[in-house]
Amino acid sequence: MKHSPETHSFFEDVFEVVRLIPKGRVTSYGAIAKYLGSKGSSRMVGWAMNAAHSQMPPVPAQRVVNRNGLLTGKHHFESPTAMQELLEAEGVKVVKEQVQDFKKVFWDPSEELL
DNA sequence: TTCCTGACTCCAG
DNA sequence: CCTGGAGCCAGGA
Repeated sequence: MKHSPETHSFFEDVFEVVRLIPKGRVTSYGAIAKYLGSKGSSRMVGWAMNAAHSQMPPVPAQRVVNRNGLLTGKHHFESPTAMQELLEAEGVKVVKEQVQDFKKVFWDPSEELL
């Protein structure tokens, strides 16, 4: 980032929204991107998650999955099972990288966060 | 500087 | 049902 001060805000906003996800709930990259006004930038949300691990306070990146409730980002955690274990510890059931009852635990910032 | 990649999603065929 | 292409944009080579 050479001349984009707004980029910093985008990443910061992503972290902030992710930290607002209630325990036991999950959301999607696209939902966050949409809430932040960059509808087509769902990939950037995932990109931001790459830096999430070093953020303070910690960012619960395990609560962000893709639009199908699939744990596509699990390989970016310390271990391949870390993401699933973290979610299950919060009450979210996961079977084979797929969040169960995804529709019920889904948390949309555009609707819930006003 | 250009080119390529990626924790995504939508739409067409 | 499955596959491919386009849009998106920050960073590294």
